[in-house]
Amino acid sequence: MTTDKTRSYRKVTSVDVAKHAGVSRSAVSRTFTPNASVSADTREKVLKSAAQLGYRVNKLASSLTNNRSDLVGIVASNIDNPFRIKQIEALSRELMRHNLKPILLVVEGSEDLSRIIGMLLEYNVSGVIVTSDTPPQSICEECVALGVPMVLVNKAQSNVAVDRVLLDNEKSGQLAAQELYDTGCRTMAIVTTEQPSYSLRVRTESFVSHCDALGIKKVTFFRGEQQDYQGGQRAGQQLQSSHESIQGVFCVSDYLALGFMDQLRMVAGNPSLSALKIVSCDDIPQASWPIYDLSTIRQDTTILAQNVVSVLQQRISNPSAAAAVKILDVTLVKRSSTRKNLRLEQPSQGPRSSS
Amino acid sequence: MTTDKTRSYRKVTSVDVAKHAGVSRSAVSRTFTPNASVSADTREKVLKSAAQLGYRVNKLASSLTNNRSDLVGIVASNIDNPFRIKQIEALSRELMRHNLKPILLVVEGSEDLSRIIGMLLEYNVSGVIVTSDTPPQSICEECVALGVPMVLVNKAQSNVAVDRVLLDNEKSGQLAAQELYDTGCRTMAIVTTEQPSYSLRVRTESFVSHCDALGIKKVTFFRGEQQDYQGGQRAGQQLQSSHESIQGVFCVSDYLALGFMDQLRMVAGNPSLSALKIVSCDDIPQASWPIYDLSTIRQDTTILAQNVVSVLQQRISNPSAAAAVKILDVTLVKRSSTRKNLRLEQPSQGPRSSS
DNA sequence: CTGTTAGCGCTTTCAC
DNA sequence: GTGAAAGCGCTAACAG
Repeated sequence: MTTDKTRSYRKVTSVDVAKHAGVSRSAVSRTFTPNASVSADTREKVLKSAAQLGYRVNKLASSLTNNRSDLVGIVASNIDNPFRIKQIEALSRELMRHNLKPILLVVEGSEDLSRIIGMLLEYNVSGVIVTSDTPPQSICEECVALGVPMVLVNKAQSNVAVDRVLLDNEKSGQLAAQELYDTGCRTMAIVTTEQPSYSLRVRTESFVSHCDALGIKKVTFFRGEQQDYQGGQRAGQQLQSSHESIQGVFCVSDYLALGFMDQLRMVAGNPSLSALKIVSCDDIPQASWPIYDLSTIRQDTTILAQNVVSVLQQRISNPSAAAAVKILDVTLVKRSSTRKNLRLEQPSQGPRSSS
Repeated sequence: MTTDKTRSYRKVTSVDVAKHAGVSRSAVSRTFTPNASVSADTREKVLKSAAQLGYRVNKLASSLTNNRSDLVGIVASNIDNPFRIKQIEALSRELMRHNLKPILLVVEGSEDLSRIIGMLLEYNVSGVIVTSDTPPQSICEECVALGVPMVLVNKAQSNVAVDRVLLDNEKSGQLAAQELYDTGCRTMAIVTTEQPSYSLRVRTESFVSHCDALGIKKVTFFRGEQQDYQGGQRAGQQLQSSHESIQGVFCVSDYLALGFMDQLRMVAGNPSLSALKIVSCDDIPQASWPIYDLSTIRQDTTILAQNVVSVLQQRISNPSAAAAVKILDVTLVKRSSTRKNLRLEQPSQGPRSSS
C-alpha cells in the first residue's frame, strides 16, 4: 500500500517516519506531543528521520483525536478604523505566540452572521474573539450554547454570560475631562456618533459626569454619523456653524478626532480654533503624527491582546468557570493638542509666537 | 459507546443524524456534498434531522478524506500601511465568498518565517497568498516544492515559477509622469524609499523613463527610510532643505504622500509649495480626505482580490499548469493635488482666488 | 439512489 | 518506555 496515487508529491506521514526510524507510529506521535514519555534515544531517531523526510504533524488529523484545532476565529468589523487594525495585528501576533492560528472573519454590520458561525463551527475552532462594533448577540448565544470559548473585546455585557476584556472606558472619560479642565477649559464639548457603540457610550457618560463633578454642568454634543473620519468632519462642521464658544473638546475616538481636526484646519483664521484644546481616545499611529500631535487616552493593544488570549486560554482549559470580566488600565498621553495653542499650520518643533 | 465523557456538550456527528433520519451515514454525507446523488426525499429527511440536532459537518475530519481543508494562508507584513489593510480586507471577503477561510499570518521582516511555513503546512492549507513587502523567497520555494498552491501579490518574479498577480506598475509610473506633465510641470521629483520593494522600484523606473520620453531628463530623488508616513516626512524635509525648484512630485505610494504633504503643510508660507503638484499611487481612503485630496493612481483592491482568488483556485484545480502572471489595470483618479494650486490651508470646496 | 466497507493521519489507552 | 489496537468524524469506492 501507499505506493503512489498518480500524485507527484506524496504526503509524508507518521508511519513513514516510523518505518524510517525503525520505531512504531506511537513513538513518532509521542515525540511530537509535549510532555509525552519518550526516551531521549528514540526521540532523537524520530526527529532525525522526520527532518530528513520533511515530516510535519497533520494538525487536522490530530485535532480529530484530541479535539483541539488550535484555530481561533477573529470576528471583526469596521476594519478601516486604525485602532481596529492595531487590535487585529496585536491579536494575530499574540495568538501565534501561543501557537494558536487566527482565522480572520471580516463582517459588515450583521451581514451573513450565521454563515460566519457556521464556518467557525465547522472548523471546530478552539475559540472565538469578537471585536466587531456591532456585538452580534446571536454569535454569543450560539457559541455559549455550543460550549465554544469566546471572548468579547470592549463589548457590553450580553444576555448570556461570556468572558469580556475591556479597556477602562470609565477612566478614559474621566481622564479626558480632567485633562481638559487642568489645561484651563471651562466650556466643554464632546464629539461622538449618532448611535455610539458601548465603549463610546461609556466614555461619553463618564466624561459628562466628571465634567459635572468639576462644576461644568453643560456639555455640548457634536455627532458624526458613523465612528469614522467623515463622522469627525461632520462634527467639526457642527462646531463651526454653532455659536457656542467651546474651549475643550473630547473626541471619543482618535479616528473621529482626525476628521474633526482636519475640518477645523481647513478653515483658516477662525480665531476660536487656535485656542481649542482637544483630547481623544485610543492612541492610533496617526495621533502621534506631528500634524495632529493629539493628546489621547492610550488603549494599549499589546496588553489588550495578551489579556484576551490569556482569558481565552483559561476558558479553554476550564470551560465551566464563571464568566470573567477584565478591565484594563488606560493612560493619558499628553501631546500638543492640549498645550498652549493647537497649532494649525505651524510646525510642532520650535515655539513660534503666534503672529 | 459514545454515552458521555463527563462533557456537557457532546458533539453531534453524522451518525447521530443518520440514526435520527433513519438513513445511512453516507446519505448524510452526500446531502452535504455539493452535487452528490441523493433523492430529494432522503435529502429532506437528513436536512430536517440535521437542523433539529444542530449538526454541522466537521471540515477537519472531511479534509482528512478529500484532502481539501479550504483554509488559505494570508502572509502579510507592513500591516500599518492602509493599502495593505485594504488588500487584506478585500482578500478576506473574497475568500469567504468562495467558501475559503483566511488564516492571517502577520510577519515582521523575515522573522520566524519557517515557523509560519510550518503552521501552514500543518494545517494542510489549500493555498497561500503572500502580500508581504519582503518577498520571502524561502516560503515560495518550500510551498512550490511541496505542491502548495501559492499566489504572490505585487511581487517580483522569483527563482521558482509561481503564480503572480500584479497591478500595472509600469503604467502607474507612466500615468503619473503624464499627469504631472499635462498639468504643466517641467521639473520633476520622485519620493520613494531607501530600499524600495519591487512595485515601488518598477513605478520609479517607469516614471523616470517616461519623463525622459517627455523631454525631462532630470528627476530629483527624495527618499524616506521606510515606505511609511515617516518616510514621506523625511522626503519632505529633503525637499525643503534642497535648493531645487521642483514643480511636480510623484510619490510612489499614498502612504508616503501623506507624510510628504503634511511635512510641507507644517511649514507655512513657503511660496514654492502652493504651486507644487503631487501625484501618487494606491488610492487609500486618506487620499480622498479633503485635507489631502490627492491625485493618485488607483489600484483597485476588490478587483485585485478577485483575481488573486481566481488564480489560486485555478492553481488548486490544476496544480501542474504553467505559472500564471496577471497584470491588472490601474487608473488615474484626478483630485486637487494636481489642479491649479495645492491648497494647504484652504477648504477644497469653493474656488478661492489665491490672495 | 443507497448502504456497506475501507480507510484518511493521528492519538491514546492498554498491556507488555 | 514502547508497540498493538481501537477509534476520532468523515468520505469514496464498491456492490447492490
